[in-house]
Amino acid sequence: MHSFTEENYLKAIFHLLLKTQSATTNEIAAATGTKAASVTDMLKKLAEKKLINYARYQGVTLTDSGERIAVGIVRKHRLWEHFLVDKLKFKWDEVHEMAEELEHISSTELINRLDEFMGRPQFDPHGDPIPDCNGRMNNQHLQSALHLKKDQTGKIAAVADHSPAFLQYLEKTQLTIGQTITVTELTDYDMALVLNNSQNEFNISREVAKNLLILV
Amino acid sequence: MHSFTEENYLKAIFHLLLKTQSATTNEIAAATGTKAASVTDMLKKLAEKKLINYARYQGVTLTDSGERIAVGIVRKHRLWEHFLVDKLKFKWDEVHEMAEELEHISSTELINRLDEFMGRPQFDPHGDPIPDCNGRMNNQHLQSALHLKKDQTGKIAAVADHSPAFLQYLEKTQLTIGQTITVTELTDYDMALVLNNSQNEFNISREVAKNLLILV
DNA sequence: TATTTTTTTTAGACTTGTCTAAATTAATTA
DNA sequence: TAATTAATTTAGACAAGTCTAAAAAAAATA
Repeated sequence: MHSFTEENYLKAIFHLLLKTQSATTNEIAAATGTKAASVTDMLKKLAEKKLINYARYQGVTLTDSGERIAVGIVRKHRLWEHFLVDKLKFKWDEVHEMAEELEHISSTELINRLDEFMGRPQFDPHGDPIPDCNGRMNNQHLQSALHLKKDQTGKIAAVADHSPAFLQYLEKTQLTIGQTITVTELTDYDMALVLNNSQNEFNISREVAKNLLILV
Repeated sequence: MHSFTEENYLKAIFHLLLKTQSATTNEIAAATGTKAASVTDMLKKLAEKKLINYARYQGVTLTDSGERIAVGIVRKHRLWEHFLVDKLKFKWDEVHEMAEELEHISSTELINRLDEFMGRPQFDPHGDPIPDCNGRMNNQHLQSALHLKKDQTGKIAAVADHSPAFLQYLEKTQLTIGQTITVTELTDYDMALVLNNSQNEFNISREVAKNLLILV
């Protein structure tokens, strides 16, 4: 249907659009690991196919069919990640690269069966929502732990940084998804946070707090 | 590591070499769905990389490293087929195309975990042996049902034709892998076979018999 | 063995996706 | 608003893999 490469561009644009109004050439180049000149070429092609809205120098948005494809890729990526962690017992910091390949397996029947096989999970191992077969997903309103106030309580629901280093840090300190935590202190000096769950106390930096997404 | 395309050529050569001494340019073209001229180009590249033994006009064989890669692809293909049938409940005539894509997912750790997840199966849904992680497989000596004599008994162990049409025919007539059958009659007129298992009688053509592989 | 047929290879071109370098447009700052 | 800087696009080239048409080699046949 669409090439591996086209799918990656659409996915990258989709993720960028979650943060900003329109995705720029340079942003897309950074996200796809290519150069701006290559991006311009591809944008023309995607616009030709009516998958993006593109006007020179103006950045891009996805058309409905472009977004449908992008969401389909995201669905596959997250379902495969869930499979790798839940069924094959990989750790959550090990699955990204594999899912980057698996998300391009074309069969939608396959992905629907995989979804059912796992009991239609709503979230992937990093807490990101998994779109259903119609592209709908459970978009919870999450906020960075950085913005929690003293004595506020919430549940760790997702992570904003998917790097193995960050995930391994959380794994080691036991700050994992699903934990309910309370802010017991905001350090005056560096504004680091002290968190508490029922069992332990965690002293986390602002950088770590920024990447912990909390359901209040 | 190696491109999708290179892997497909090596796999095609591997399968051809199971039937003949050396694989020819035209055979490879037919197997890969390309033209002879394209094959020649690729053979040069694979020879350059020491994955095949190639001399102009002489056909090719696989080097040890070429064979190792090919067997790895076959392993992946057959394990994914097993997964699709055993876990996701696809029918045996539905899985080939999906496995053609899945066999190129690069991670060997993934395939090893999948292997374990399924309990290290020895055969795929079509009865073909699955290489283990060292490339070794259970190569049973099978013979075509065409060569069975009257009153001879054996077990249907694999199929030589993987086309959906043939597989669906077998499914419908209940001539499935694992069945023990006996030849009760060889029709004089057209040499068609009459088979029997404990429950039913099957009247099969020579064409069908040719593609049923029997463990005597 | 000479000729014909088949197979394989070479030559040159095309497509997809990429790049660098240069040109253009937009944005920022003085 | 003019000048500078940053972002984007264009132009031209390259690599991988494919093709068609023509040439060369091998195999088959007379």
